[in-house]
Amino acid sequence: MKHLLQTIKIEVNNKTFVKDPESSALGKRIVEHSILMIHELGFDSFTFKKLGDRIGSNESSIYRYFENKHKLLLYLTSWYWGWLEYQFVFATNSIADPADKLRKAIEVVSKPVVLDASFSHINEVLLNDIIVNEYSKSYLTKEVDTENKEGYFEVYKRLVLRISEMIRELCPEYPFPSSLASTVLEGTLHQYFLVQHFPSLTDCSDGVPPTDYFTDLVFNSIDT
Amino acid sequence: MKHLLQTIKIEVNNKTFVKDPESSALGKRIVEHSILMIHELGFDSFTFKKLGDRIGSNESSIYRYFENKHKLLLYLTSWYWGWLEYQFVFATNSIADPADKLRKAIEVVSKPVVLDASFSHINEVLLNDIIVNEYSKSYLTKEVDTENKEGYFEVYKRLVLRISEMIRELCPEYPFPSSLASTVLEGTLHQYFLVQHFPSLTDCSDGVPPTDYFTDLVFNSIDT
DNA sequence: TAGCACATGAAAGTAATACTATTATTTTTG
DNA sequence: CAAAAATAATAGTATTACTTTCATGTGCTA
Repeated sequence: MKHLLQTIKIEVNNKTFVKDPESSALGKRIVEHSILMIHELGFDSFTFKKLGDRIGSNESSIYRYFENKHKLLLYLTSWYWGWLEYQFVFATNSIADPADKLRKAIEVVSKPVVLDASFSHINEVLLNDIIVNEYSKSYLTKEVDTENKEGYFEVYKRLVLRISEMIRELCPEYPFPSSLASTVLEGTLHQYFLVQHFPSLTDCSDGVPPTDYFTDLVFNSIDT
Repeated sequence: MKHLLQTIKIEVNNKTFVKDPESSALGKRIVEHSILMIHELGFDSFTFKKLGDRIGSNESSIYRYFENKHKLLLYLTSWYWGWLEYQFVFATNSIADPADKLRKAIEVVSKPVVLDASFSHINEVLLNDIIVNEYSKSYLTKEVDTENKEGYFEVYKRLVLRISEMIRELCPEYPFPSSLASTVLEGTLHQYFLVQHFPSLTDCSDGVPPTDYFTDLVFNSIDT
């Protein structure tokens, strides 16, 4: 698996960047430290100026890679969903039984993230935490419809679609496959958020991942 | 019902405001037009300066009611959840059968919002749209734990708790009542958002409210 | 009805943000 | 080694999110 992944590059919509950050050492440093800093400061307090100071580089140099911090967030989130989709396809592709396949799919998207050594400048655990705490901000904007047309949310949508198709395959008469699939993906982020900040609103915890809850939810919904 | 409601004032945590906007005509104008403007511009582009211009009042006067626009959002969202809780209790209180009660509860929180004439300066339909599009921004912040301790999310948490208790009553052995309750409340907002901006990710639509989906989801989950 | 409190308005000021533009310097590469 | 490309340094702009000070108006109350 490691060998396979080492040659993989996660494709990100090239409208998210001015210059591909994967194409230079500075670009990779920008991505690497933006993840660390957004995780530390939160997206709202994170600025290109602070990032420049931290990596010993100039603010204006960062603008040559990303138009603004919103686009950087779109880049990071697209990368994350692309990375997760890869795990998803890899893990589910060879499973023939539709129920097992769906079960594995739910597991992949809802289990805790672990570090992937294949991408040394990206800390997937922290990036996941950014997704949990900041992802909605990438689409809860007045520009969401334009940006959607420009393809910034393609990977995420494709993931929801993949899950909904698995549901459909297993139970063609279930009337809400898309809603259920979007609930699993979005709900997973929300449940992780609740574990961190509103533990009384969830039954998940450090020991009980959302996987248990969503597996139960999905299979009870379609077993009728 | 109108007579009953006319004497009702929705209680909002008084830390959200410096001076109670319900206490003066200017305060009410601020609330009324902030809802209209946040709906038009989105929360991110909304500023106290613009609001001041719009209501023919000075920016500094608005600051005498709300510390900043984040606190104003906390005020508006708390008002909304308080208002919804009132409908919730009113509608479910007299129902004896636990299944009917839960069914009604899901309906109240997930059906489309209609104007309530009891609060003339508040447009509940637009406020609901603000909740759908902006609510997460009120808690996806670095200050969430402090603000949670200060009680800014009490009403929302109580609503989730009320739903989870109804689930528990109907099915004490169901292992995820809190997660399911939070899924219904948060998921409803998300499904409405998807209908507006990502229709391919949901089976809900203008004709099919999230109520249908969540009723099915909840009752299938606990009927085991 | 004078006067005082209090609400609101007007205006100016500050620090930070989110950029843009220009020019200088360093690094890469053909 | 020279040219091109990348990066750094510096300065500048408009906007935001406030804060401060002072002026004005309005309504109660003694």
